[in-house]
Amino acid sequence: MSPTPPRPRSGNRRDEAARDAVLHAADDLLAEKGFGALTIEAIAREAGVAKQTIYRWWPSKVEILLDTLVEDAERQLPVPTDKATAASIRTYLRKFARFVTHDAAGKVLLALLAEAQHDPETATRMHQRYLGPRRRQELELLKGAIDAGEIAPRLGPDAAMDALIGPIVYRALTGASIPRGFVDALVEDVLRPRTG
Amino acid sequence: MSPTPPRPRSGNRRDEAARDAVLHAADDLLAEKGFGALTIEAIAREAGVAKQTIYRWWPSKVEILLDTLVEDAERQLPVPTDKATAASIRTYLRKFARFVTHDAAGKVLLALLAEAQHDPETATRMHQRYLGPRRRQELELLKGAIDAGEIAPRLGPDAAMDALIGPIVYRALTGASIPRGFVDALVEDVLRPRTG
Amino acid sequence: MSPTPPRPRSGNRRDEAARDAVLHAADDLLAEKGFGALTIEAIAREAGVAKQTIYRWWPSKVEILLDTLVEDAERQLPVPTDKATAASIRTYLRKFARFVTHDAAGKVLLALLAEAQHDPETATRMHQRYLGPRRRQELELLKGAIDAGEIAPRLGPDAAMDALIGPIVYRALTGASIPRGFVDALVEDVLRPRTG
Amino acid sequence: MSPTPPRPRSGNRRDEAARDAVLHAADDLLAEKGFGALTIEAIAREAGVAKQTIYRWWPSKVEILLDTLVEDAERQLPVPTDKATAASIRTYLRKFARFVTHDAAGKVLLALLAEAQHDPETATRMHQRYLGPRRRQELELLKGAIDAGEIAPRLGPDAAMDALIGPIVYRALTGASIPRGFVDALVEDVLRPRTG
DNA sequence: TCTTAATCGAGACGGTACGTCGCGTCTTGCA
DNA sequence: TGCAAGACGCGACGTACCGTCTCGATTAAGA
Repeated sequence: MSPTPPRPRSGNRRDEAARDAVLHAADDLLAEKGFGALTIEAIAREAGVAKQTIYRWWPSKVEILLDTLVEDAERQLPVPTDKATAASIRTYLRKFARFVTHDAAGKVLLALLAEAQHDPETATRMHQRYLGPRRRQELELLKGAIDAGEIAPRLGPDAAMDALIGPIVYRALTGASIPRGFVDALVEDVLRPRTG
Repeated sequence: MSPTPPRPRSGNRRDEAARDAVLHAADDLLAEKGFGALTIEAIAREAGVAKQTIYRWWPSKVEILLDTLVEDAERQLPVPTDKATAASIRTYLRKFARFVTHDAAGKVLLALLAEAQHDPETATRMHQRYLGPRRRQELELLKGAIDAGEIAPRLGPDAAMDALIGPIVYRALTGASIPRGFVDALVEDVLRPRTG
Repeated sequence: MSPTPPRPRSGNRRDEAARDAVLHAADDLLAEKGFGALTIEAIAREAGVAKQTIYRWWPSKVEILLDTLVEDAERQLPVPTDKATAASIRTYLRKFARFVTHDAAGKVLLALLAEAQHDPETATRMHQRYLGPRRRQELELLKGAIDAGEIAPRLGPDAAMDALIGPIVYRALTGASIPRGFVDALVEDVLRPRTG
Repeated sequence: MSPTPPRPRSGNRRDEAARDAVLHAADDLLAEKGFGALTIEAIAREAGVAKQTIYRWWPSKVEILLDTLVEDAERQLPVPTDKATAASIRTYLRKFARFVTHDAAGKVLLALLAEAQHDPETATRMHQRYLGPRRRQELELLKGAIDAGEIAPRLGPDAAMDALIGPIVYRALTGASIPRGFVDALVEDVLRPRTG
């Protein structure tokens, strides 16, 4: 009765424990020692893993960080998909501000955004794996709210999104905190909500 | 690349020609090969200068870039100090957007902002030499305009400045262009000018 | 090189085809690419065999080479056991000279003699499986000829054997050819034959 | 009065202490741990030197060993050049036998002869830097003795030299000792001296 | 006939060494 | 004193093999 016993594993397969150890080691090193200490050798040492095991599965340390970022962001910072209200947007942005300033995974986002300035390949991958997909969901949300008459941004959806995300990210990049009311004022200014 | 023909030796005072050669080499390398190729050895090679000459005058390559950034920004992107009007703010932001997306010196700003995420020392120096002074001037401008009744931002001056600068920088960081009208809409939304 | 079409699996008993494939692959690699390319991974690749299959049956690549050497030497270079004459010794040495300079299997002998200088374990196994047994047969031959009054070496049998083999091997090791008459002169000088 | 003060050193020059440390480390490692432990990393570690310092001056570990061999052989095993007598040849060969069996530098010779079997480049360099020059001097010696009527080898000088050196080297290669009288008998057999 | 056990190809794993590059420090000789 | 030149100790890079291991498939022998 059990439909097609999955049997995905065959012969010699990937060691999931090693994968987790690498991702955690990368996260830990970034949080504790900073990006400068985030070398493949240090990750391998910290994870108790051979260097070759890392190179076998990840082409660069950027891809390791992208793995952790994508997983963490999906878990801790989902884009609301059901109710496209001004309130849900506000809540999402508040969570985003918290994520980017107080969460260890948020530091990964900033580090990758930074690395993308230094290396075009990183920029490309960053768009493919994080910025692109997330922005698509965010636009869905924004457009939904516009259609519902909840908000009436002066800017187009994409530009409006940057007008909201940009200030938050910029303050995080410059080490400034996000003051109480900052997000609310941004929403008020940029989205010009009709309700709540 | 360009194997600069040998400059005359200097004797016992600082060699200004060497200083210029280093700054230009750093700029050129960043523009042509990217931050990854911006090593002290490469700068020395490109500038036709001994490594020691660089270490004698700059503690790190970040400081070299800060030298070029401060000079270029002061020259090409001065903060208006005389007339604190909504229009002058708008003009300043338009120039800033152009600087950060189309000017080679703007790439230096982005690169330093990025490097500051990787290295706390860079973050500190960045504030001391660029972000801090510039922000002080920008606040002067904003406060002047508020006092003059030109604008009435919902946010405080510092937060408002980030709400204007942030979106521009964020779009530059993510490789997006600044669409026509973007800056104007930001000014309209965030500063709520009383006049055109 | 020749991507050997897949052999049929063997089941429960040792796969003789795999054994042959390994021995031939080792021989081929040594002849074509040199000892430097003679890695277990390369042998496995070339033979179309799993690495574990090699490690299951041979403790080291030296033992693989010893297998081929012992087989080849026994087939192509048997020590004459019936007639212990000066002439048969001369013939044996001529064949040995040819083996060691022009035969692919002779390269294996030189390679093993070389490897024995680098690794004591190889030296031990080399004596046990090749040098010892062969020398015993050679001494039989020499002693027989002495007893028959065919030859009257100034040196004892073992030393005399080295005085004959040594020059041949040394010229092979240093890449020198064996000139016509070289072996005959050696026999004349060292063994001082009474006949032939 | 001192004619042209040599002044060979200019600017930044080679560190002789590092050179010596590397040569000694290589020698020591070969003697104590064997060729298998003779890695560039181990030499650098043992010598307290950076790996790059080795690569800067030597293209391979073979060249390091050649440096030590050439120096040691010239010092400890000079080919007699003044008196080309049967006796001086005999003495030279006795010293050579001792060198190759009991001297640490002799192990270097064997190791290089071995490595030359594994790597053609080593073979070439070995001829250029050791085998060739030495053989030229040996031939000088032999020819002198022949012309003086001291010896009358059946073989030509080069072949005769191999008939003398070969057995000694071969016994060293196979771990056999050189028995008392071995060298004398070889000289007697191969060179057929006319005088004591 | 049906386990059972050994062998096979495949290849991931923790390691070590490779040869290269850039770091920041240093020393030398010239100007 | 500043400078070009460049050697030095250091440590990370990304690659190749090492020898061990585990997997599922294959096949002969014994229950």
